Amino acid sequence: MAINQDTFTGEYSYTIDAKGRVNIPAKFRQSLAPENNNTFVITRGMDPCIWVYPLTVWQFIEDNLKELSAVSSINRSFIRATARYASPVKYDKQGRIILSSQLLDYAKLDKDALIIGMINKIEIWSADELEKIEKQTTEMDSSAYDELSDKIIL
Amino acid sequence: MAINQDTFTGEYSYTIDAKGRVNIPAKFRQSLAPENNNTFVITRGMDPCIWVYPLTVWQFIEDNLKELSAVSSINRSFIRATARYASPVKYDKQGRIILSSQLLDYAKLDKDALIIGMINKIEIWSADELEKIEKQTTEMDSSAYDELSDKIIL
DNA sequence: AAGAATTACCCACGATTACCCACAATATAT
DNA sequence: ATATATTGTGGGTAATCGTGGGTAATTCTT
Repeated sequence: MAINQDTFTGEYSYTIDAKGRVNIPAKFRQSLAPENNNTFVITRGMDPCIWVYPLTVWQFIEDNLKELSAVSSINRSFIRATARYASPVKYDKQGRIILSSQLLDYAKLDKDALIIGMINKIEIWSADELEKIEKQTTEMDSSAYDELSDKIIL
Repeated sequence: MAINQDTFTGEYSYTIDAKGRVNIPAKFRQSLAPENNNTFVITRGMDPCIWVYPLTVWQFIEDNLKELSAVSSINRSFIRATARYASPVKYDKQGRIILSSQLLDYAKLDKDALIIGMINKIEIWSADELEKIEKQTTEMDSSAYDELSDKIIL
């Protein structure tokens, strides 16, 4: 039984098989609220990784997009960029989803995947890429990072 | 019956068994408020130890994380670093939780664990590491330490 | 419309985990 | 002091999980 619906934490290593399938960690599947109907929406992350949203969370994003007027070209561009790479995926009886080769390329994923719970979504990383990005980001702005710790960690 | 809900004090020595299980001191279990449902959240401490939060306290941290915009890369990095090593654990009928080998490695824990009440959370230490860190920290900044004593101790 | 390629769904199996019971040692109550 | 309950520690077993592959259905191509 899930304690905290649609909330994801923890880090897991899984393998991507020849068909592009990866397991969604069992704990995450249990955290997924039933109204999601075993479905996530996968898309490009803002970092070089794959973002995996519970369906209902993604629908909330879609609702926001619908509010945007299509008259403004910036709006159209934004809607395009957001919608373009997203697709819903239902995990199979073994708990796996299929990743398209486009997304795999984008995240530089090959055989090994690092799956990280990001509270309201999930990220799928190549270990190398993650290390690179993390180093870059934390070095660039360590004072902002400390400030956040101060404000949030109990 | 617990006198003071979700407040932990005292120091206890326990053994970690072959399956990575450690006992949560009975006193701490009794201090855990019922709405936690016998569940803690374990994660990396800021020191080389394991932090153990009552579930409800951790959920407060999660709520804070949810407020952060995912547009800023520092924010994403911070959420990642915070969520990544955290996992909820329910203690078993004997009062034990399971520690992952990742966390055991991080805290340099082997067979013997020192469990310390830290008021609103619990820490699990290797005795050697604790001594080392304590020596380091208090030597480095003894005046700040005295100032705190002055302000807080009655 | 037929063949080729892709996708969806099913089964299998070793490894891991969750859950149960056991028991000695300590603490509490009578 | 003796009996009773609780606590800390160890181990066993059944269920679950992660991963590989196979076959039928669907889609695409020509």
